Amino acid sequence: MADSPMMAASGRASDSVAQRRGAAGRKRGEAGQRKATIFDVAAEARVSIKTVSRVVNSEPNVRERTRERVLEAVRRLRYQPNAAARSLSGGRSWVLGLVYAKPQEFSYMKDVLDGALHACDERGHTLLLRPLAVHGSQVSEQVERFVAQARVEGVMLPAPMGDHADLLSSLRRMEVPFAAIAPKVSAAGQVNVFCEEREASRALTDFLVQRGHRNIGFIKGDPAHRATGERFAGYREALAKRGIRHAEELVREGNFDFESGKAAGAALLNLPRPPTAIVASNDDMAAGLQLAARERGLAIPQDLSVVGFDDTPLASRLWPPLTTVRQPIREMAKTAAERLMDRLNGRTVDPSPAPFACELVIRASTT
Amino acid sequence: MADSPMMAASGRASDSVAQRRGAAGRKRGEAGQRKATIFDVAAEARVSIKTVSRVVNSEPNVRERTRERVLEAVRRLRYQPNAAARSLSGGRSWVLGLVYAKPQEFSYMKDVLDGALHACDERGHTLLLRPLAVHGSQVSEQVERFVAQARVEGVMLPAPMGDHADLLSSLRRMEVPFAAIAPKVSAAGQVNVFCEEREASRALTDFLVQRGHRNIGFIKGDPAHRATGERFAGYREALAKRGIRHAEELVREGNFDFESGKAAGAALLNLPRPPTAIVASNDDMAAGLQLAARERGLAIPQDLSVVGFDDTPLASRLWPPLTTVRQPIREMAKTAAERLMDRLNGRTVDPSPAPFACELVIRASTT
DNA sequence: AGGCGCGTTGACAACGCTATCATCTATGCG
DNA sequence: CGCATAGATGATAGCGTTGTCAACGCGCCT
Repeated sequence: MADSPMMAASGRASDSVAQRRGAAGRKRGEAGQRKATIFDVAAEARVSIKTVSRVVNSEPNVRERTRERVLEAVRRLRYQPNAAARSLSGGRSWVLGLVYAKPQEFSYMKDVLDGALHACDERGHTLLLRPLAVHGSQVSEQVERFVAQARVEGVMLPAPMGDHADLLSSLRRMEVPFAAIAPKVSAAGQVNVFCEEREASRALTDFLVQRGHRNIGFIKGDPAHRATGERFAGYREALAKRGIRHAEELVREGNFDFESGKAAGAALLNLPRPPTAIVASNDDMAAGLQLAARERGLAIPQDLSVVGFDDTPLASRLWPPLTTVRQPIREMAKTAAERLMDRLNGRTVDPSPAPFACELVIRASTT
Repeated sequence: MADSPMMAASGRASDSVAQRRGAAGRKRGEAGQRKATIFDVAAEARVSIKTVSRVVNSEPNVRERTRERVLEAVRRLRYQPNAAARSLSGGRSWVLGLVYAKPQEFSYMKDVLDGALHACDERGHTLLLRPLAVHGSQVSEQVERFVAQARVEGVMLPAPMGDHADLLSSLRRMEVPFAAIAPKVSAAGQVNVFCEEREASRALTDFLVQRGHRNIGFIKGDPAHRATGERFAGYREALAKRGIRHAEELVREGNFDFESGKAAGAALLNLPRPPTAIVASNDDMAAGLQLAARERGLAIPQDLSVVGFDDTPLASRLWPPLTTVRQPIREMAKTAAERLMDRLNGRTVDPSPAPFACELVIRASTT
């Protein structure tokens, strides 16, 4: 009996396989309980490794009975495909890179990371982070090493990386697709996601006008960010639509950080006819502005209304808590990552989804 | 001439190699400019692939002349070893995992990430992130999948992950070494890094006492964190040393978030004999406390001194800016990662470095 | 009947590297 | 001078997958 030829249809080819390696071929169970490989699963399910591969990768043309047998073996052996082998063989790494500027506003990055990671998880990709010293001269070199070493297939570019010329040209040279979040100019053929910052800014400014303000100051952000231009444009549009004269002296430069907001705020409040409301291009500058106002003994919002952008955790912890605008950063990042993966997988979807809507968050810093 | 036997010492073995693949063996330069492999480098340098491997991995026993020749070829071809192949062959993935709790304080994570990433970069390791829904029941399952799939060799555990029983037992079962940052109980045989939170808390409290405060409140943090116990202990020690009676009613529970700080603060300030100074166990709760004080018309620091912990960005943006304690999180994470990699590389160093010192940051929220 | 096509399955060769072991060379020494 | 010795180098076998192509079985059309 034991020596009889193999008994049924399914017992055909598995033997040579099982011999070569797998449970029998190696010193298994000796000490470390080696991880199961595709050979082990194949032996267990009495099929060839190729069939296991098919099942594991949900490829077509596997009989239902066979598929179940394999899945059962996978479960029993707790088989997890080896990513290295898979990527070496398949020529794909399933790795996305997320490149961000070194000194980075982290409540923004947190959301980007959340969204991107989530998307990657869902689709079996891996996300690798790479902080970059943006002002160094070796940005290209760094990116190229990053991409080459980790075999990065596509790169996520949160603002303001989507406009870094050197970076973009490196990526193009290496033929690595990328997805930019809110770049100033959308790269042709690449994924670009936006949200309606201009509209939000217009709404925010309009809100102020409705509350009776006519003399409204504005603090600009870092010109490297698309947000800076859009937010300012929205402000001007809102004033124009209401027929309010736009006064140059009511607009100050900032760079998105606390100190710059404080300085710009001080300048604005020193004006002979100071504004009764000021739009800061982000929350951090709005916080600086609050400080400048306080130093002048101004009460917020009674003497001065203050608004920011981004709805960072800071906004709700400040006193008074800030009226601001919330962007769906996480969703934008998730969508960007998804489109990027679609591209990578050869799907030819429209790379540019419809812009996302922002949300006005009214709090106590405005009358 | 062309057919003559190879001419010099160095032209010996490279031929069979060059034939098998590399520049000649494949359709190179056709379109996509395939990435250089070890074979290409070997052919270019006229050595075997093994020698290239030796040079690239800084192994001993390579003649200086040869080494230089290889390095030159590497440079010329912009060769980057393929991580997948390397890990498949060598049996090592060079991947560290960083597991963090899903709803996470991000200024902390930012620093941890910074430090860990930096350390990994320096030593050629790769860092993979894994946010975890801590309260879900499938923590083990998630971690196990994470570790198995990415072949994670070691795991970084920022607080409070270092005390998550299920997580730790999973890691132990899989025999994956880990490094915990500020766990409550240090795992035997693993890397554990700490900073002198108790001493810092003592110093902070003592600072208050020196300024004349005798009636000092305390708001505790989330009991899952080591910080909570240490900071409270430091507070009590400082009071005890000064011979100040410890009053139970001056201590309130919090959980590290803004709202809990506000609630605890309100409770404290409603006391018949309210404290003149309050230690909040982190900055976010201190912000909540500030709000509670303000709602009662108390001026800070005149009527109430407020201190926090962590020196988050929030601390310097609040009004008044917060006196707080800065921990060298980045350095702790870097050190933890380094020790972990040392372990992984078989070096037998003491896994527990000396605790790090904290720094008192005096600002305007204290008299 | 013969041939065609399609669904299933398997054998085997990559993929690019590291590890093992053999080979070769120069050197020192009895 | 021969021979052990150690250093330098190479040939080759994996590592665990996926991709290619061939083989097989079976119904269907001429």
